[in-house]
Amino acid sequence: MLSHTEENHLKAIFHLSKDQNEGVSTNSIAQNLKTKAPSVTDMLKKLCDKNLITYKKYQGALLTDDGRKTALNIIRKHRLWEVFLVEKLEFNWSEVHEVAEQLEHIKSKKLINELDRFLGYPTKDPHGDPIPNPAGFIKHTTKVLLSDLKKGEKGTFVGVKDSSSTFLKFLDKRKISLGSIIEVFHIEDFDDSLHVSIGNTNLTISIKSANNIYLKKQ
Amino acid sequence: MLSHTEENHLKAIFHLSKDQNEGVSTNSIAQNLKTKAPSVTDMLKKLCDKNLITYKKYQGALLTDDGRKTALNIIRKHRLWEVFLVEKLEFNWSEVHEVAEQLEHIKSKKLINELDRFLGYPTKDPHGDPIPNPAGFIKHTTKVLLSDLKKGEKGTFVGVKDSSSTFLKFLDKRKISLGSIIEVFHIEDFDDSLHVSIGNTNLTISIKSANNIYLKKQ
DNA sequence: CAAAATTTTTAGATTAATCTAAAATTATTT
DNA sequence: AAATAATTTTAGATTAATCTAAAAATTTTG
Repeated sequence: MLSHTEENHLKAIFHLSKDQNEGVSTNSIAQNLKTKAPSVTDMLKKLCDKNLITYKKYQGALLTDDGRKTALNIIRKHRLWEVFLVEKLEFNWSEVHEVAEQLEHIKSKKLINELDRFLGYPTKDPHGDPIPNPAGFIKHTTKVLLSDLKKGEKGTFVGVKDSSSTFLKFLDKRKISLGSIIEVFHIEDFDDSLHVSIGNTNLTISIKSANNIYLKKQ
Repeated sequence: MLSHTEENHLKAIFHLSKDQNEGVSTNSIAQNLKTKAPSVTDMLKKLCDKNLITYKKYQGALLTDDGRKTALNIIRKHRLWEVFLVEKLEFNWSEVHEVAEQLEHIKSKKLINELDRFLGYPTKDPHGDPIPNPAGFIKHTTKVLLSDLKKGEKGTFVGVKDSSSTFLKFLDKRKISLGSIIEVFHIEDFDDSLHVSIGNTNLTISIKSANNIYLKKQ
């Protein structure tokens, strides 16, 4: 049985090792978890003893198969709870994280499998991130620019490249908010502008704007 | 912000002080929480410092108004989660406790108020115990014998007086299980037997059996 | 490639929650 | 009411998670 702290370290290592090939550094974990390097070093030793990571002094940490599976199980729980909070409890996209951070540590296989069923076996959380299945299999998703989408494709709005306040106001006026699902139904030949649908409304977005909008592809 | 352990002690003191007027003894708390007396003594000092209980050496503990309110808030959370588990996640009456013990410690006012709304503001948990309101007000319920009910009254089956296996088999055959809601719709003059409904089925229960069945009254 | 900078680890403390064993207090029983 | 029993507290250790300061190792840089 793992402690909350151990689980949090595994999750941090999982997230940090996605973008790179080497071992995950002590400092990056400390930063991620808002703790200090010596605390992380202690924990890495412990997780290594439990065969959840491989770790050699000064060389960072990597998940073992066991550790990866454990991390994905925690992420599964986190994301299912996020779906619950948004879809059933009317939480706002930005409020879910803190609560899901607590709920993800509840220990009960039955609880999470029943929750999954209750929610209709969702495949993505409200941020567009994929939900691992009970065996720890996860679909890979990549962040793309809206301008990279082809006709008929869709994605979840997850961020902007240029976060100038002018652009944020532009998004606000068009009711484009984090979590919005944007589908391209036509691309104008003349100026490359995109005709997209967001919820029930259709609108046209210039190629310049589309170049600023990050999506998670389905 | 209270720790899980502190919250569990407050809850134990609340439950143990219901049946008595004096301070709650160290040993009874230890027994309730499956811990040892010295651990409880330490915690009582801490809770006293925080003005959640009154405590004098060798004289047991009693909740302050603040402590009582805190305890009732934890109980509110526990019972709402139990309703969720049984009604939405198809948990069985006997499986909910362990998970609710974990869920009750999740910290988020919004979470619990939204959960309350989502569940339709239930007033009782699956065991028939009342759910405190957000202000910490709780309806008092008492355990009565089925034979004490008058025509038209109902209650939740919570236990038996004589737990002989013959009687348990009797209950089993009639599909009377913990949490069943039993309503008396007629009492036979001749032999005092009770005509009751349980779910969709009606049946007749002798006065002798009714004398063995404990209910929580609505 | 050696000096400087950065990162990581070790050493040593601290706080919270727990325990056992022993001492202190209260309660019970002749 | 004195002796015995039971309960409660104190004293002192232990484990887990954390920190700061200092030492060690690695990386970067002139």
